[in-house]
Amino acid sequence: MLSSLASENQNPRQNDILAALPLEDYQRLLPDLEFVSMPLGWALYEAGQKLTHAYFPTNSIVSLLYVMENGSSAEIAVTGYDGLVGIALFMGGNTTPSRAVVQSAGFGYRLKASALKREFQLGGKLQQLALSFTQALITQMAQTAVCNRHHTVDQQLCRWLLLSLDRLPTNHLKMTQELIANMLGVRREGVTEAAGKLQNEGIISYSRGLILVLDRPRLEKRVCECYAVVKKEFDRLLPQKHLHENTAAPNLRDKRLHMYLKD
Amino acid sequence: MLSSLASENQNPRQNDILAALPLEDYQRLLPDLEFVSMPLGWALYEAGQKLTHAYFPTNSIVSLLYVMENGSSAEIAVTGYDGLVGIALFMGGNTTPSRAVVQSAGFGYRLKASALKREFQLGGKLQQLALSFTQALITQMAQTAVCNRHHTVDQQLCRWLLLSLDRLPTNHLKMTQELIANMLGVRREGVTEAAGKLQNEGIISYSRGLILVLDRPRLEKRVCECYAVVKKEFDRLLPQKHLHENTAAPNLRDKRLHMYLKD
DNA sequence: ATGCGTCTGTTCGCTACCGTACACATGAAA
DNA sequence: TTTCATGTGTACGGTAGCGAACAGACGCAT
Repeated sequence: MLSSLASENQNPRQNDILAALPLEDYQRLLPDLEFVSMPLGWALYEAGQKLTHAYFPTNSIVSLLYVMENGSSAEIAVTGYDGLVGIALFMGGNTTPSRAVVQSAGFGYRLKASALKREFQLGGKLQQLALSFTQALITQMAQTAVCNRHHTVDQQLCRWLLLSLDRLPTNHLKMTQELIANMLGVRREGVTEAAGKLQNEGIISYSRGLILVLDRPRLEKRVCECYAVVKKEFDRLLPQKHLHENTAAPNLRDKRLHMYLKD
Repeated sequence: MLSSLASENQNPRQNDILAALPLEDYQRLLPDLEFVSMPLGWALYEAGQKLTHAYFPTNSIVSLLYVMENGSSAEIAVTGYDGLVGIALFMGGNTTPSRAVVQSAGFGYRLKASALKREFQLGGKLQQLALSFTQALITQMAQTAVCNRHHTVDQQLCRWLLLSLDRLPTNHLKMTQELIANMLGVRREGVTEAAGKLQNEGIISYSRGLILVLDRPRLEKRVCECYAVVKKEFDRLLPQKHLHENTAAPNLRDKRLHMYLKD
């Protein structure tokens, strides 16, 4: 069972960054790419800890989050098949003050720090992709800061659900309200209340750590502008992800066509 | 008067990035560096607008801020002599969804987009500096997001004052409460109240757009952890700024020696 | 099936911040 | 000197979210 799961997921080009590489560059990296299982809750790296690998998720989702001295936390960005985890490696710092935690279990590939740096230094397509992705990530962080300041928990929950959904092949999330609360940096009760409203309106269905999104368009109507800003910027900066459609999971591609803007 | 002001400020190496360049790289850029006055409120670029130049502030401060659909805004990062404005140029996007506004008037140098990109592509010191600076900026944004979520206006005001102070040669800021409120994304009255407390305790002195910081150590005792995290990360990622101390304004250098951590 | 841990729902007072409104102070311009 | 724009102080009800406490609901394990 696990082996079939693993084998059907064993294609590095399910990750957009890897998928957008020219064949030559891709094949140069291939020997260094290591398939890894990414279980829920696994910390790819801790705050201040030196990074050993960069991770390229395929069907998993990774949250970048800050944990404060008093224990409260907040997610600052989220990455999935559309990006990579470990930008500090090529940005020059080797560490960051944030943690990276698997938010949705799945698989991915990882690359040793040295291999990533080597390829980045060549100044080719990987460099360009990595930098573009980083800029998109910056937009996401900035928008998170603004969203934290000005928007309600209700709106932020919608944003969070949509951002997660965009990185999954299905319409269900395995995620307790407690965990969502940690991500959003709010109380668990606040999430319960916000999720309750969505449930009452038939937009989602919630049950013990499993969220089913029943009506995505209505979710998109409720979300604040932050979602669209981030989404647009990712699409603008990383259009390359469409280049190798044949090699990537089709169910992930479909999702891109979905209308996501208000009115 | 203006001419004397201008001439005493006309040294590109007052900017840390430019100061840290090897002589050869620096001289290659020099012909393309244009001295510019940066008056209060000037928008270096608007959201979504294509960047024409990168700016290297010397004694001015620039805020990166988001303006939302409903007009409310929030600062996501601040840059001065320690960095540059226009990272989207070398990150590959050419535009960002944020605005860059001069928060404290002064001077700086600017470089045409093409010249910056050319130098960046060489993969030399400028590339390394630009990327390190960008990572420090990312830390600042992330910390802003967290601070917006978890900390009080009082604490955020302290953080904001210290971050600004670090980028100025003096202990006074020319800045109305209204403007600070826009940066922090809170009401003007909230700033009045927070500033009033600081004033009552003799930490600052406030008068019609002019803030005098009388007791910086006490300010540092009141600030949340966010300030130290950002400061440490800038110092860690950009130690190069000390390399050319001889060529930079000494009053700016002194400030670095100031203790800035709690207890 | 019974018990127990995990997850979700609900309540209650509390506080920081909001929106609004207005009064006062300051300094520059007429 | 008076006027006026700009900046600052204060007050008041309203509310979103907090902290704490607890009740029920589900599903797994014994």
